[in-house]
Amino acid sequence: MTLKLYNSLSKKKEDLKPLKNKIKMYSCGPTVYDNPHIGNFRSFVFFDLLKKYLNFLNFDVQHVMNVTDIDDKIINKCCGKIKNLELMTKKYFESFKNDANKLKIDLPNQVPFATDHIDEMINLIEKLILKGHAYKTEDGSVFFKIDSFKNYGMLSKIDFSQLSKTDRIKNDEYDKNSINDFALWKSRKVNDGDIFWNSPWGNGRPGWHIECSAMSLKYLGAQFDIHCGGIDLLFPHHENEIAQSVCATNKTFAKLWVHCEHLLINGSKMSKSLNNFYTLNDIIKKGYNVNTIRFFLISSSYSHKIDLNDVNLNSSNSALKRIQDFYNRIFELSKGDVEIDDNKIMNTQLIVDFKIAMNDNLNMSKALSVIFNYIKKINIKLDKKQMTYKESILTLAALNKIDEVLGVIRSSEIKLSKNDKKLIEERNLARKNKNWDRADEIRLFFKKKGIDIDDSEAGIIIK
RNA sequence: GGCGACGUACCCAAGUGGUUUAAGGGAUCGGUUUGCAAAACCGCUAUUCGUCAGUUCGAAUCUGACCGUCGCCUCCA
Repeated sequence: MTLKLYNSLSKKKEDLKPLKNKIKMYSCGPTVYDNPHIGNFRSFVFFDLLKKYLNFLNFDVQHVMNVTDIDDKIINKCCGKIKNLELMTKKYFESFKNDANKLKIDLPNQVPFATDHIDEMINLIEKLILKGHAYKTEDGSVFFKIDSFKNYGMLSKIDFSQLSKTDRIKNDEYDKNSINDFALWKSRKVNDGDIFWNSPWGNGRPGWHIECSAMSLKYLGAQFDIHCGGIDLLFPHHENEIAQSVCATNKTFAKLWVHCEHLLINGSKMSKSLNNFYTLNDIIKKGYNVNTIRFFLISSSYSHKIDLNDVNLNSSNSALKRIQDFYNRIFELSKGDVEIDDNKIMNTQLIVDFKIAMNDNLNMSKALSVIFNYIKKINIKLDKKQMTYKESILTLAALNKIDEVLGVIRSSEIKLSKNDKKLIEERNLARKNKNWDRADEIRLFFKKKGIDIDDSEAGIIIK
């Protein structure tokens, strides 16, 4: 049984068959011109989920994600000063890493920056010119000639053959032969200030699309297994990547194209330009914890839009709490001991069913229903006190295994001070002596600090 | 205008021809349990899947029309 993923190229679910012994995966990363918003993170969390699930299936994964640190917005924002650019892009990359870390995203194996790969891009552009796929214009820019690639449009399914013949439009900034030709190299403009690099075509800077072709080629080779990104990048970015890479290498480039849908807010796409965005910290400030936010982002299919609002976040919060409460119950019974035989864990019904669900294009709704059905079944067993210690340690191990993919169940441990521990001891004693007033008083004391104490059959649960 | 996605209970959402008189979660209300809570458990909440028509022995699932929501076609995760 293999993992099936929806391939935007074929518009079908396809079996993932690795080209080599490890899976090579590329995803389009952040443009570091500002703090990323939570919509950006939907994609990044999804890439992380996919990678973690591949690891769960025991695949060795090489994941590469680019960082765009040169584009129009960046140049504008740093007023054409390379010194500002370096400071600014570094700052926002740090901000990205911080938020990624909070959301339990593991950084990819390689996170290359565009400006560190200007040479690779220039080489690639030269190759494209040599092969007749690109041309230089009078001002020293270079464009990709989409007419030269007969499969242009294969991903977005747009037919350009008609369009490109008729129009010959002059862009106000750059010259190009056909309206759909796109820039590989942009000649230096006044506003660019001292942000430019030397090239065979004069001073300038790379276009956006070429960086992904150059960096994926460098780190993953001409062919790799999975290319993922946000749905909004499908056209023109990914279409252009295909054109550049295929024309330069004559290889098929990425085999599977996986696109993550948008995060909506009040029914429309969250984006910087619409000014309807929230950062991770904005949501945290509203009182949601990061596990809830990650759970919200992954708990429905990556290929469908999700709407960020309080109703949905609260619903995610409660659902996750149900899983965590169950986890705590099992943790208490098993005393935190974990079955170590991986084979045995992978053969538990819970894991087997989870895998079946996830193998279907990461069907998270199905996977969660597996988990919730299991929780109900075992809760009944626990209520009847029919759950043995041995079963509990295997269950705990299976839950941990699932959480290696989901990354939402285990929250950071609550640190108790010496005094806290003393109070809990006192409360236990009070309860023994049926001093309910004192017991409730102490529980309320903790409640005010944001710590809940539950009295379960196996002992108290602190959460 | 072109291309595409979607419309399932109060909300989110799976299911894409028969084992579904529609999974799972959230919310509400009622009950069991508990010193009280929390958690858990039980019960209630869609004869119906945007509307209409058609194909079929049989449709939420296929076809057509219509209505509605959203995205891409310019930077975007």
